[in-house]
Amino acid sequence: MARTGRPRAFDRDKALEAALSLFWAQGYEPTSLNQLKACMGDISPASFYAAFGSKEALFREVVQRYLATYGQVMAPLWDETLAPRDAIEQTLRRSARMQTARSHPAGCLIVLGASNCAPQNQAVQALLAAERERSRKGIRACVERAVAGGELAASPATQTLPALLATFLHGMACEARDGDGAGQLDAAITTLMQVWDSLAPAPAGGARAQ
Amino acid sequence: MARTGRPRAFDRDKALEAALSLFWAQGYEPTSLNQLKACMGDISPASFYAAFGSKEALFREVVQRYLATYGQVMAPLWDETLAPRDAIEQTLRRSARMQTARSHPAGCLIVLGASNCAPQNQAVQALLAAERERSRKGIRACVERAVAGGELAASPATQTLPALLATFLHGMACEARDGDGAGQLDAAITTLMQVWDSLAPAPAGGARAQ
DNA sequence: CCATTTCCGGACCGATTAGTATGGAAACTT
DNA sequence: AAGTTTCCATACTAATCGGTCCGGAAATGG
Repeated sequence: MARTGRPRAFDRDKALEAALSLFWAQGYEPTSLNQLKACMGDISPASFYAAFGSKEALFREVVQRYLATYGQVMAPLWDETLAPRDAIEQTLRRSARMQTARSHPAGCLIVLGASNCAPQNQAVQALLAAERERSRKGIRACVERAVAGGELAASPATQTLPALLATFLHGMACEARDGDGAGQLDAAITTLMQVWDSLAPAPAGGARAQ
Repeated sequence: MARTGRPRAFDRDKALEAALSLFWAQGYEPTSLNQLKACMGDISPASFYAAFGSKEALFREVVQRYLATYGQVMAPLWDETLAPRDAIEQTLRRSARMQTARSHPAGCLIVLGASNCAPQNQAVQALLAAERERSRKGIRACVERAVAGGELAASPATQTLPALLATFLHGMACEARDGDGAGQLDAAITTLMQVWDSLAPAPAGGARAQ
């Protein structure tokens, strides 16, 4: 059942990767089909629509690819073999390093990719918002797992931890895009994790950071 | 020297406020002149350009207005009569409350207003980036003032504090837009401020939060 | 009342938007 | 080599983009 007929002249995978870079750098709306076609190897409109369907369909595919590759820095959140604290810390550190790497646009596609949207593209905005919500859920699950495992006290302060961590995580996208380096964010993460340690359930000597 | 001739039929100030709301909700690029003219009172293109010059000029004026009103939640950062810690805390809390108020679009115009920009509108993006940088400088100044005043130890961890606070501050825009309430952010701020307290220069009994 | 000044409704500009239709050429299978 | 299938260059659509221009109307100052 091998496909017959003339094969397409461009590498669909490379084209998708190029589109990912462009969407990542500019966001969904300001990226025009002309720019996309140009960066994908000067492909024609006909080729574009045959291969990807529409601008929105391409973007959805790009997001999937992003999640499957760069977005995997968040994987520790759902890795229950990790201690909750390690899962959170790894997620933050890997996100910081990934978002500030110079081999691709800075910041996070999920946070920045469709933050300016006309009403007609609300569906695209919702797609990314849902993904951000998934991250928040992951963080919350880690915290709850830590409470259940006795690693965090079930205090009111502990309940605020997910929002604090999620706000910081999403804020990194802004800082990375504005030019913050990995080192700076990494150091901030170290300091932030003190909060986690301070919420441990008073074991014996009292966990005092720094 | 009173101005003569037919006076304009719309309220320039109200129109500016309407434009502010629209730009705030959608961002710079996706907001079209047609939408603007409509929300500003169905004014004509001629009236628009006579009164505001161009879309970009209007946006710059909108940003100035935002900074002079809503943006004043950040004023404590530059108020040297406040204790540094109070300045930071007030800025965070007032930002959280402002960005989640239901009387206007959620989030922060400075963070979200031009995050998706085509290359030709880089100037607009730079305008907001400069303003964000100003906030970071304000935070840094507060921390340095606290160190100079002996309220914070001059430790390496203290040096990471500005980045941590700025990342959280900017992250609130994302969380507010995604529907987080003022209460949730406010609680997170309380927990975050523990970090500040933990960096005090070991006075006597040791400041232990919670 | 008149002259001046300004405003504004509407037509219009070229450029760009996302997306289509067509028809010939290329590469595959048999 | 024949026949089939798919790809792609080009021309094109309708709509919208930010912005301009003109000419009549309205309100003012003298």
